[in-house]
Amino acid sequence: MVPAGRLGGGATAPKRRVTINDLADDLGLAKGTVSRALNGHPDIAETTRLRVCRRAEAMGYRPLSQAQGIRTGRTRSIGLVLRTDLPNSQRPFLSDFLAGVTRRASAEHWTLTVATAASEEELLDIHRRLVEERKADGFILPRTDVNDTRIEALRALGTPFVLFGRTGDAAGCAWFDIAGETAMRQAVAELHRLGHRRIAYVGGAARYNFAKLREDGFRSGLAHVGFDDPPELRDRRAMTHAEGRAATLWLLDLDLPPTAIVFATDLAALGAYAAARDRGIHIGRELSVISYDGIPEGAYAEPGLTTYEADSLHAGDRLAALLIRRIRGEAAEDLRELAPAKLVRRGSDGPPLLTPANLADRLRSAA
Amino acid sequence: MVPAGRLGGGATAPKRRVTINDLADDLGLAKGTVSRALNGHPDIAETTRLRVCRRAEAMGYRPLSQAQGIRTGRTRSIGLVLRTDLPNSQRPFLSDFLAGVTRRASAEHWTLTVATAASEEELLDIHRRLVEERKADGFILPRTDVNDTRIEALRALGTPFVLFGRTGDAAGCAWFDIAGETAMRQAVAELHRLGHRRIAYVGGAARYNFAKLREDGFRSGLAHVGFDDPPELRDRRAMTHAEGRAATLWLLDLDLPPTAIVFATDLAALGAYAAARDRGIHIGRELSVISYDGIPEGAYAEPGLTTYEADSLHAGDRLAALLIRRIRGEAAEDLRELAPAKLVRRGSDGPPLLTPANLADRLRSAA
DNA sequence: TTCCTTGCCGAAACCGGTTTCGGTCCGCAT
DNA sequence: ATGCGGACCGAAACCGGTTTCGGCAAGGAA
Repeated sequence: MVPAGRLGGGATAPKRRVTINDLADDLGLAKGTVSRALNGHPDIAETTRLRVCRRAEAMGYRPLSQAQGIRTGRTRSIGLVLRTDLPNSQRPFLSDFLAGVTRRASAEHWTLTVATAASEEELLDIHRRLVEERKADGFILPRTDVNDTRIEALRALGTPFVLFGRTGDAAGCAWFDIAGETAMRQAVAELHRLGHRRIAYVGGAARYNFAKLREDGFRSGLAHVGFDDPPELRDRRAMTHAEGRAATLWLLDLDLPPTAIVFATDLAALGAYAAARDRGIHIGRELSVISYDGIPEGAYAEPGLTTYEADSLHAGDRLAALLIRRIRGEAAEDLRELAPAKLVRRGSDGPPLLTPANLADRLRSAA
Repeated sequence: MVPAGRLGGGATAPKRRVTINDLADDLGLAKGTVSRALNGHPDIAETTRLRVCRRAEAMGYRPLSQAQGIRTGRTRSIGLVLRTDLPNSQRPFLSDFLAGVTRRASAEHWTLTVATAASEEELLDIHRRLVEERKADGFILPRTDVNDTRIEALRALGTPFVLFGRTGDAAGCAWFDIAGETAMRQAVAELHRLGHRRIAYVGGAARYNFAKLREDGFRSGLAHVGFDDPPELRDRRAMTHAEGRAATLWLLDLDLPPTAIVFATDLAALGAYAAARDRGIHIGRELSVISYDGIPEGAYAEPGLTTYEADSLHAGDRLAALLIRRIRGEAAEDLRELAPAKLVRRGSDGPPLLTPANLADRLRSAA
């Protein structure tokens, strides 16, 4: 007559997981049979397969991935190794990216193991260790280099992976990427439409493949509107705020400075704001800026940064999905996706207030 | 006569892991004995224990955590569940924080499993699931609320955890925290020393425990220098750039505006820069600002943001260390650490250029 | 009818560890 | 000499799954 439940005072029994043995007993089948039924082996009658699956669902049975792993070698976990020694590149995206990966993983009953490495050698070691310890069945490789050592290393280990970003030779690789080259090409077209006739480019570090693609996009944009392509207007590189500031100052100090700059990354583009303050000109008027990434800080700047936004949440989601399919055995060639970046127009671009020559005068007189 | 190695053309054998059986065979011992020796059971002679350990080291034996886990229930992995629905709070710290956690975990042969949740209910579900699937032996709980539902839920599950931040009732909890209250108190003292006599405070969201602590610190700082504590100067709250801007405008529009504002978070403090632009005054001169967090964007602002920097890398490291010890059975009461924040002096604080009354005049004439 | 497949499932081995249970061997007290 | 308890280790069970192997019954061909 005493009501059941937590009123008993004692610790409620930690209600053990239901195991495959429980399920087999309940069904009156051998546990091997249950296992094969759940995994869809062909030597199980369709009727009993259904019966098993339904009962498993009803009893809330969930196989213990580690118990499966000891036999199969796979534990339904995807690996992600971050570099911590490089300029804090991925920082702004990381949170959204993780959300995308884990959401997709979770939906498929997978989990995410993350690790970090502080150097190139450590990087490969960490990957090796995770597969040896079976903490990762495969990897998402963020920030692909033009030629990436991780690819060969993982191939040697026989470990599946999917690239975030393409690479120099992506033969046999699965990848997801966002079309930065298209964004850069469009940025040039847009600035040309606004009336700019001297447009500079500040790229990313040459080791990264995205930097190469975006630069290609920029140059193709120039060619498309019939501009020539003077090296001094496209040789700058910057990955940080400070480098972006320096690159902008360098460009402004040219005899004939550009009236617009396309940046490969937002972080560098924000440095242009500091440079503009240094020289007493205004972003969006004397100097137009368009960049790429879509980091939140771009919205706080004054004026807001016009940029091509990459959807990191979506990227994480797709990468996780592709990797899981890759691990399940699909061909790498069938696992490639390219998504567009989205233009977020804020205030950093506009018609040129001055010609390049007038801008040069203005900058010299202010000095 | 054919040289061995990769010249053979065939795939080099994936050199199997060395298992406990290999080790036992090699030593001429039973595998149970080897297991007990490695785990330091008392019924193994010290001499053979040493012999086993040395040989294990030499052969590069590493127990497969999942194989251990199936019997012991633990897999040497620490869990971290991030919220993705709240204002992008932890974003800036995340990268460093993860680096700290994984570095420590890695050193102890542990790994990190991360997941995300988009709501309160999902949050608890995800924790439960990770425990049931044995993907996490315990959790680091970031961003503790004043009263945090995760605590009771994990206690009910019997799962160890360690808080990042203290909480309303931390009895029986292990935690690591950074002394935000001390930082806020020092900020007031510093502004007082500079000559400010009317100092406002913009706090964080009331649900978070850090917000309560920092506000306490601010008020204790006021009391210490003998100021009274008018509610209109400390009732603002802001967690985002936009909210910080609005809060600052509200304060500047008072009949007697403050000449200095202490912010609980950098993100909100950066909003003050926008507000200052709106009103035509300068941060660091007409309005001083000191805040807390140490996000990198603070350095790019003009003038640079003076802030108390929290060392996220260190925090992650300590939290991982504490959690591992907790899981190994140490008492929660012995696992508590408090670290100081470090003042990073940049340009946003200085002697007041105007009195509050003069500032009010100035703001009104500009309007 | 007989033989041979084929479909379907049970039994048992297996994966790599941990833990329980006994069984020697030894020293020591009786 | 006998009995006894403790130190130390081997053998086997166990954890929760997967996979191999073999057996039984039904169905088709001879």
